[in-house]
Amino acid sequence: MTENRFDPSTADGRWQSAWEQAGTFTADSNSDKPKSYILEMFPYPSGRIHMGHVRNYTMGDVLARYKKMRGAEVLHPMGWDAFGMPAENAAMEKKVHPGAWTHSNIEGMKAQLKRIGFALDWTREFATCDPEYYGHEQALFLDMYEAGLVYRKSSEVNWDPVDMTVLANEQVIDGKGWRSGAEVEKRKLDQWFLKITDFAEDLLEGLGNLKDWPDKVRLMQENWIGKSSGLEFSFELSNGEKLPVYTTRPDTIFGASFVAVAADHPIAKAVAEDDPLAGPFIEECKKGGTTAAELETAEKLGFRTQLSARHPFTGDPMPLFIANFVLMDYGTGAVMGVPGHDQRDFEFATKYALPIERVVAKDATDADAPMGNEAEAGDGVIVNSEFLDGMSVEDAKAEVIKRAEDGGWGEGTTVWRLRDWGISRQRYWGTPIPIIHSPDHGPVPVPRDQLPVELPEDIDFDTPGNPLERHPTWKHTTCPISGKPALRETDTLDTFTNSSWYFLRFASQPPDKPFDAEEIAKWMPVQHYIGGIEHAILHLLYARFWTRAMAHIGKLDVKEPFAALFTQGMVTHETYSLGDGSWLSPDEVSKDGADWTRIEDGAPVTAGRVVKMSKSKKNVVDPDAIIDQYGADAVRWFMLSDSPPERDLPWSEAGIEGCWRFVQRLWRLFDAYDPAATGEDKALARKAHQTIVAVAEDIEALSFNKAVARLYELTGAAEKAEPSEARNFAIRAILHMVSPMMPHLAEEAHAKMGADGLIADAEWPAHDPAMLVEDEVTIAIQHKGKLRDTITAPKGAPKEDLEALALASEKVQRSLQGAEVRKVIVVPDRLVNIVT
RNA sequence: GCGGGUGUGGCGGAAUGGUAGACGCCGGGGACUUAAAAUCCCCUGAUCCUAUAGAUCGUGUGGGUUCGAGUCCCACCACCCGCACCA
Repeated sequence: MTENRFDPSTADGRWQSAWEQAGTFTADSNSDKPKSYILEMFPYPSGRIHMGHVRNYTMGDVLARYKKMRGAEVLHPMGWDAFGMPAENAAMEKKVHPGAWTHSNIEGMKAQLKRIGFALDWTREFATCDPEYYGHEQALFLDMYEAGLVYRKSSEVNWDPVDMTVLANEQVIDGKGWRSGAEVEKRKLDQWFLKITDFAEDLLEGLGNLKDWPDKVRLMQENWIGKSSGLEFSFELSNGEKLPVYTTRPDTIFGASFVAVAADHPIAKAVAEDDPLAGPFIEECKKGGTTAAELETAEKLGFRTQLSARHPFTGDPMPLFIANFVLMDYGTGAVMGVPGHDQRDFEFATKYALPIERVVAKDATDADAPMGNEAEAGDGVIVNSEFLDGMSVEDAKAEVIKRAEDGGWGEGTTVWRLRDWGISRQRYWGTPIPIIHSPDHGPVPVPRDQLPVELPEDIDFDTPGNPLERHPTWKHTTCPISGKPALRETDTLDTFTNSSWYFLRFASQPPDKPFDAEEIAKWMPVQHYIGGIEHAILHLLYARFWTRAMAHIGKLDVKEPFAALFTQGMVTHETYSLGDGSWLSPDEVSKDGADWTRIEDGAPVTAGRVVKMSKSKKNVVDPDAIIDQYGADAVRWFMLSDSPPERDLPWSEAGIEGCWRFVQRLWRLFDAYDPAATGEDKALARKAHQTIVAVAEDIEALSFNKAVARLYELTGAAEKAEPSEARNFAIRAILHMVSPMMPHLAEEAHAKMGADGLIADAEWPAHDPAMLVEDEVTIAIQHKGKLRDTITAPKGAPKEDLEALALASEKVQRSLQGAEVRKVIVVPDRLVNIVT
């Protein structure tokens, strides 16, 4: 029996070599075939491929192989998002150079990917840390610089006062530096920004054309861009100055009871010069991190200044506060506080005992209804507001804007939540920003013929801070204009810039420029882009912006980079812990009956929640170990089975065992293929034809779990059937349909059946439309809304016949018990519902 | 805090407003075998029951619309993702 088993340990490598030698998956830009660009988000080379990668790339691989079977010229490339903080952390901890660490990780991970048999075009591989790649990126940066899309301004960073270094948000834990434990401060630095806000309207409108993106992602981007219309006007302050504020709720202006400015607002600074108590409050606001989540969950604090603002309609004075929840980056950095109808203002007013007045009510008669324990932000009728009384919220907004514009003290404006993209990072392992700071000419672009500006190799991480800043010679250069000594920019680019155009470089990689627009046009947009939901906003928005920016400056004839987007779920695993709360890895434990124990000493183990695989919880399974045991195809099949691809997939030992059994079941079925078999099997033939259509639909919808279920069903039916021509047809159909999912098994069986060539080059099986139609259907019969019986009827039977058949049913009569039939609802080919 | 999502047997899940639980896993029983592995067959939501039949309940919770709701509407609960320097 041993020779009748599929042995992946020899077969996998053999077919992987065969594909490589034949160049099966090398994409030809000049092919006449219709093009299909399938792309999965490229990985960060963290060290090892994990199951999340395997799932992501298996989905893309099935699509790529399927499209090829459907006659497309497929581009399915792979590369490395190779810049980033982990390499610097490794450098600090293990004393390895970030580049050496990264390249060694790439080598290992590439070998891992190759073992899984992905249909990738490795001839186009690159890493973003290759000077060739980041040199082209520097050229694109300068293009944008020259087009006025880059500028410099002061912006806040997290500053660790002990390590004297800038911290990423993830390095700030509970407001403290992750290494030093020191309380983090906000500090302002001059940084480079890209004008993504110039494209805000276009990025928003473009979402409407992205029909094949998940609704949720479009909605998230829409909210992130955050277009809002409102009123910008100035309060007259008691010291005679004007204070511009922006509000989206001008209709509630009569409910305003205070005015507040951000801690870094010029007025706050001015107040601090006169009021000795204001300074410490502003300093207090600088403590803690810079993230939105931290700012918004922090307790709302304010400082009451001696100034007041004059209400534009009533003339009443309102106190002016400096408040920690007002953001300098949004609107004008100052707000009017309407506690009755804004939750943040409500909490603030409650804390500082400010009036909370109702100016919106359900109904005009509810004008005096008391306010509850929270703000009422909903729709209603305006009350207690003089000339606005009785108006709807919408009409009142328009009326206030009109009066402000007529009176010349304010105007209706559009404000965006989206902020310009800060791209400066005070780090070594990134793309050097190709700018020279000249003493005479300020920032000057590095001349094109001096690109790439390469990172120096001889650096160290022995002291905190940016090694580029500390390097003895690297930053010293000359001004391209005056020739006088000048300093290089020592900040590097945000790694999101690297991933904002890598898909263009995959499609076209001339040596002398970033990409060739004509060649790009052959492949772009990406037909299917697959990756994690965690990239729903930032990466995808930046890539959409970058593509537009390239088109804007005439480098590209593409606007939207990704025609269809798919966001896959995570791979999860049960967790195991000892009594002391320490985590154990899956291979340290075993199950005895219902109980888990540690293999080493039999200590009792608690099996806990199923969560995302992570090193910290030790619930990781290494793809290499699984492939050693079961081969690539069983792992690929597991990745596609059961869970819908957009949801989480729980890894289990039992599950992979089941996949392994199915691999062997298929092998035996293929072995039972008998070219000499004759005879009919109408039912099996029909099922095979139906499955061919359904599986194709499922793959195109990325519903791999459904395709898998249908293949199980057809396999079961073919196994049970007697040899016949129909059975042979079904077996060949199954072989071809599983070939994108289990390519090694399929090639091996294909060859064993004596077929020529590679199944990777084969076509998707054809179906006969006449074989798809059933001639009998099962009809459900309901009474009192419950199923009482089912009957079989010819497809398309008239309603009267179905009604008669239903009423004739013995079970139905028993349920009716002679009750009067008041109504019969008949849905043809579906059901009969009897109402009594 | 704000924005987005998810919730169906022991588990993963299926189901154009029309037979809830397809398909897989786990579990139980049986066949084959000296035995084991492998393989094959049958059963498998809960409760009741006069038990090859039948009844009731059941898709996170509470309401509603409908002849009919997992699916549509309203309110709530739990968990997950993102929040601009993680990638």
